[in-house]
Amino acid sequence: MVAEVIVDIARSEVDKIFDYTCDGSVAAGSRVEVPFGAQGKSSPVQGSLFGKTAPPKTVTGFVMRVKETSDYPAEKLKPIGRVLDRPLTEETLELAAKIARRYRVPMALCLRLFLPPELRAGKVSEKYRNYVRLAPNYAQVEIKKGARRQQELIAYLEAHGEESSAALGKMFGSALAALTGRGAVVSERRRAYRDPYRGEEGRRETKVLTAAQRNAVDAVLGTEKTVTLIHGVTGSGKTEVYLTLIARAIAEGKSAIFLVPEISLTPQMLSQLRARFGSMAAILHSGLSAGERFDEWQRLRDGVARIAIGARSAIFAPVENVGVIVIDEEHDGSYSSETAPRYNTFDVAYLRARFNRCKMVLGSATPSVETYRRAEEGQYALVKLPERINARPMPEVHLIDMRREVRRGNPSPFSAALREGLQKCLRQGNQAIIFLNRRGYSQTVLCRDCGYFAKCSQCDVSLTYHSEEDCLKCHYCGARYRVPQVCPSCGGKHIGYVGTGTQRVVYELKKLFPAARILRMDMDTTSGKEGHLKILKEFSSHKADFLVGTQMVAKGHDFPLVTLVGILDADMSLHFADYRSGERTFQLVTQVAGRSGRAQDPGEVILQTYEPENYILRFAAQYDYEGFYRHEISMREATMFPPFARIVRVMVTGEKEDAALAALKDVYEKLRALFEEKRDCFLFFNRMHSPIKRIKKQYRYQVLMRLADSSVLEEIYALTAEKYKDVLVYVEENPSNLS
DNA sequence: CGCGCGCTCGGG
DNA sequence: CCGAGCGCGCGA
Repeated sequence: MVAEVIVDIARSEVDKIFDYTCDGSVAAGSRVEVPFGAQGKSSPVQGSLFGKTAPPKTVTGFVMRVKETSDYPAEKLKPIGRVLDRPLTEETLELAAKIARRYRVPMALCLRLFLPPELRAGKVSEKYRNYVRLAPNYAQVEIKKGARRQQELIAYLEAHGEESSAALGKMFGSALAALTGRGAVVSERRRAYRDPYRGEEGRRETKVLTAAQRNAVDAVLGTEKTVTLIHGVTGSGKTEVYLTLIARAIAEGKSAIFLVPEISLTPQMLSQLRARFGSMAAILHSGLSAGERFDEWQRLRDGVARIAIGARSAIFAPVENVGVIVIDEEHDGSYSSETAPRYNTFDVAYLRARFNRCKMVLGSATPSVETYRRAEEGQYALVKLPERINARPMPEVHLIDMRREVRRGNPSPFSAALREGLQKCLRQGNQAIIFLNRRGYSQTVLCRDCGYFAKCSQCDVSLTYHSEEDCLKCHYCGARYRVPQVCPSCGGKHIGYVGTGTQRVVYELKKLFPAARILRMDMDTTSGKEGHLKILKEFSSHKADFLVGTQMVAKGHDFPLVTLVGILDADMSLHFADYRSGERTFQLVTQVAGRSGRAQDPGEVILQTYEPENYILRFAAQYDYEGFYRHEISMREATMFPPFARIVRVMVTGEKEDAALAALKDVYEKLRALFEEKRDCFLFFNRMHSPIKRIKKQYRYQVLMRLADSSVLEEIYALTAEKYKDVLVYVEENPSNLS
């Protein structure tokens, strides 16, 4: 037999099938060791003292297919080495091939998506344990009257069924050995899974669905369309709809994939899932240890667990016979990958749904404009959940005109209305969230004499002042700088701080409310993988009155005591040079606003802006998604932006500026020829510096295009496939940020 | 990706 | 003439 092997080297030069001979026991999807590349040369004098042959060089590879014969000359074929395991299924092999073709990346890179990193690193091993249970004839075995311990052990096993020998040894000492010797108990060596949520299973409650939820479930199951979009306002009970669909798939003997943004994988959510599905659910997230993560993956691969829950990468979970795929918070930016392969989670999910002939559900309170349009046009089924579960009203949003505050002589970041609201909140023993999408103390420092402002030497972006460390930080590469006492440019001494960040907000709040307990949550206070959970826990147990934070505070955490949400500087994200900034602002404001209010008190939201007439903010204040969508989609159409066009950016980056420039020139010439030839396909074509000229020492150039007709995409990929020395060239489609 | 090969260049 | 350095192409 012959195995078609892809070697685990992510380089286009070796991105092809290599044939090896093998026996019939090797199956597609296996991970194998194969001899590869220049082999160690044997010493010229065979059999001499120095005649040891160097060990043949081997690499890991993946068996794509097993066939009878090879087209490659038989005498050149080498035999496959050790078979390691079989982590891949027929479906994942096919999927990886599609991703490789679609995004023009080496197959090895795509196959790796389906493997837990621990498997490749070879750092974790499968754990085995001895499990002891009663022998079938244990009642007949004689036990001495005085052997209390042995009797207790038998009673324990009668109650618990089985237990690991290690645990029994601890509890009953030598009694275990005695009983084993008499044949009263038998033990078996089995795969043991490190279980991060041991002891949390149990009560598999099923909630009664409301009529609207029932209707949503029926709509998903009833439509002939693969994809259903559930557009449900915050608190409309979307999660229960997902869980019902997942439970149904499991009951049918199938499996399920449930994707959520990384930040939503809170302990509460996880234990809720564990309570509902027990050990049937495997949770793949960054908070697990390597061993735990590997075992959760293994449980899915073994079919012991059939529900894969996790962030973006969980779409690659090794489950077979998928019954439903759910993507919660569909609009969330974390669903698209920033590194190669730059896959789109939705596209991969759709391929899996088609392969498994199963339903796919997208849910959001603020669907992305592109998704909503597809639903509207009938590509997806659309279900609306416009009511909150207990008909609780949404908090009222007050738009505050900050220009008037300035005219009234209020220089602080807080409007009078917000100050009053916070005061009231404190008085009544409630909590408030203050949202500001900028961390640090001040946006930057500048020289008031000459206008110089501090920039990162590696990234070409302005630096942010951090008061705690009293230093300047680059938010792109993390570099730190000392604050200049005199202007490095003109020698002037008037260094000023402009633009407010979260640190400054906390400082100003403390001045205003000395008695208030304040927590801050942003990238700087949430170091460590569980950092933000700690802060959320502190806040929800009322150890603080105010929570100041960046967009991290916006995601679905429920704080029952929060009755006020303040949004400072709502326009900030509005003015990014990005066609999606309006959409993002709407989503962010809606989400943050949803944090306010509890059962009795609907709460309120204070939205500060310098542009209160802005339509995005007006629609957000009214919770009018439809209105926002109508306006936005007509704007996109008029200006020809996605979904009416496709933005394609070819990035050319490298540490050596001249090499990058030369590569850019070459890429540009080729693309320009295409542009000249097919002008009708292009709405825009230009080359330039990226908005941020340099990040982490890498110079960044780009060719930016907007396509009316994306049939030229293939050619764009083909024209940019060439390799350049010291330069990286890659294509991005509708990139989520254009920095 | 890592290796071996052959070509080139500079030193002796 | 020799050794180090580098670019190229190969791997089944």
